[in-house]
Amino acid sequence: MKYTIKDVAKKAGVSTATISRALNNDVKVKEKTKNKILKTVKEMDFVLNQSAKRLRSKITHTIGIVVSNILSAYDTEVIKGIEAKAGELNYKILICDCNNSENKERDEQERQFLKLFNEGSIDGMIMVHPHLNEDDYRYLIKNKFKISVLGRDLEKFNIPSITVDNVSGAYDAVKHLCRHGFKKIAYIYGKQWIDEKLKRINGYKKALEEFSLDIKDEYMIHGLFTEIGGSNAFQKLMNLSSPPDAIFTGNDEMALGVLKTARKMNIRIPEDIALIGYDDIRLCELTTPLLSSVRQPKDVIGRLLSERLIESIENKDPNLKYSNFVLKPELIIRESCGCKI
Amino acid sequence: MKYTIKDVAKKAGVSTATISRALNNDVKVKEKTKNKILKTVKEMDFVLNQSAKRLRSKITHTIGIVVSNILSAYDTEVIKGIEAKAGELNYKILICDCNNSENKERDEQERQFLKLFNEGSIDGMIMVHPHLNEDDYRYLIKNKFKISVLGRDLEKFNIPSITVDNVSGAYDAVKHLCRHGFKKIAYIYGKQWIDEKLKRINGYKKALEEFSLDIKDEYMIHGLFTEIGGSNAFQKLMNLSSPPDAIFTGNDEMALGVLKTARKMNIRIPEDIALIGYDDIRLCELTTPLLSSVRQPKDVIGRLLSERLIESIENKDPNLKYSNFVLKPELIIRESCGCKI
DNA sequence: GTGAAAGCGCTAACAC
DNA sequence: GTGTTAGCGCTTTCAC
Repeated sequence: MKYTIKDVAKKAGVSTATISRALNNDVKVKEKTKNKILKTVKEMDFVLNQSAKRLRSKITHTIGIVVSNILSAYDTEVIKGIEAKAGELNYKILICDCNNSENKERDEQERQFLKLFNEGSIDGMIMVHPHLNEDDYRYLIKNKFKISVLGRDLEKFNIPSITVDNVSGAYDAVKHLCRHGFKKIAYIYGKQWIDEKLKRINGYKKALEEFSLDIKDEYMIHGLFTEIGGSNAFQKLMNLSSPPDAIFTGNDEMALGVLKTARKMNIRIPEDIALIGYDDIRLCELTTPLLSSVRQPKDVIGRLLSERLIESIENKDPNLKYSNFVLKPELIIRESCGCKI
Repeated sequence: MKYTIKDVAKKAGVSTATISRALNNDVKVKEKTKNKILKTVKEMDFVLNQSAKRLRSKITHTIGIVVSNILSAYDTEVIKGIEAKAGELNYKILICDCNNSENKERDEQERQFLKLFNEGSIDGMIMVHPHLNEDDYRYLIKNKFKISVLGRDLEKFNIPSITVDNVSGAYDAVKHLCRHGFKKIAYIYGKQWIDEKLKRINGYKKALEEFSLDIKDEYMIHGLFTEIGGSNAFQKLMNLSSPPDAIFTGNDEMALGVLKTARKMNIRIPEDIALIGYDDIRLCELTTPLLSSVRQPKDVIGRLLSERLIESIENKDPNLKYSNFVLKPELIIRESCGCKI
């Protein structure tokens, strides 16, 4: 910040406009002039001031990311993918952490983060499993605020979104447990956007039906998407008159809760009860037993979220349509389901 | 961004300066005027434009955080602490991820991130275990670039820094193993800034001396700070003519490598060999046996890093001195050391 | 292909 | 306490 563009202009013997053009790779600068400028810039160790650039051009080259909780491995891995792609496309990242808040408080926080648009701090925002409602999306569209979203199909709003095929994710996991011969398979599900929650439940039911197993309400149990949530739900399941012989959980954090609590209760996994989680966070490879899980391609998801958001930010065609991309999850078999141990 | 401060001034019937004063909680605005302004602002749903504010005031209210790798649980937990405190103090966070790069590439990346200062994008930067050298620190000081640092004592540069007492961390862990009666205690250490590495080695030696145990070079072995690093080092140790009966590792990932490899080799932990890790990441509670470890107060560290950096950013007194804070680690006893099993 | 000049939206110095 | 005004450092017309 020692020098301004004026200083460089004076030293290089050209106008500030030409400096600006040269540094922004504007075509209409003679090669010779450009070289001279770049040389001077290097000598002076000059860098364009971003605040001035932002004010003048109305472009921040920054995108926000709203996540539930940075401490969750899932969010972190998605962020990593977002950051990698955004970096390649020359955008910076502003992380907006909702601190695992719930209900009204969470809604409030998400809306608070949308203020970043009004104050001109970001060009766009990536929302990971947002809690916003349809009015919020309409508000965003009306104001031309660009977002891309993970975990909800927003095709009808013409917002780029990504979902992972939850029917097949749940189906694959439960089918695998059925093949092991388990007859009493429980599903601990988390609070999800209703469409996606139903899809997973459908996948679960579909697998059970295929193997002619009864679908029992008592085996479908709700819990928070956290270790504690998994732990509490597990204890409820074990108090049933006929506890399950296998458990499928809505995410890996819940599965970790099951794992810990089972150990405390001297229940062996997978010998006494088999277990499959969801997401395939890195921790699955580090626990004892190793955790089988339905892998979500978090890195790819993150990259796509960046790519599609930035595309929509930079796009000039107002008629461009944005669809929902559906990615396939993949069952990763390790030890906790009873294989390989 | 629909309205500017001018629009609000016109509507409220005051000057732009007064609007600015009111919105920035400047004292010299009459209560009545202020209320009128706030009412108008609310009606118009007006927010100050940050780019203009930044350009004019030269303050961004943003701090950068340089970490080795967001995916590591250690970095994530520190970031969370930083973010929490920064949020309270009204600062935003820009994450700079070095992607686990090493050597020259890492140095290059850190210096690249320092460009954020030149382009006026940040007010300060937090560096978690940086690789910068003394010239870099002098450069930062010369340009009045504010940083706070974790993992190196930079008191002599008058830079706020935090270290965790590595002598006592290593000492406590090894003493605990000595008390168990182990006689052949190995230390698998990682690549660390030289001062801190020596401190841990000193802690290790001190404990051994206290229990009149020989210090053998063959029991002090180097490995990467990863699972593989731990695994490789462990295998080397087991090939010694007299393998150790207890192992202390430089971080938990290494301890996990030991745990996994021991299992493959049919060596029982802690029955055959005791084990203590370092950092106390979440993983320690998810392995079998549970991993004893030296806890670093990562949340507190993060909060202190924010607090001290922002203090130095906002401080006006050029003579203020910044010392190094030393935090105490705490030995967390679980199962892998031979207790409670 | 380059220059002159206006102005992005705000803050801060100064005047009253 | 409040208003007037200059100007932060850049990009972007509009000339030429």
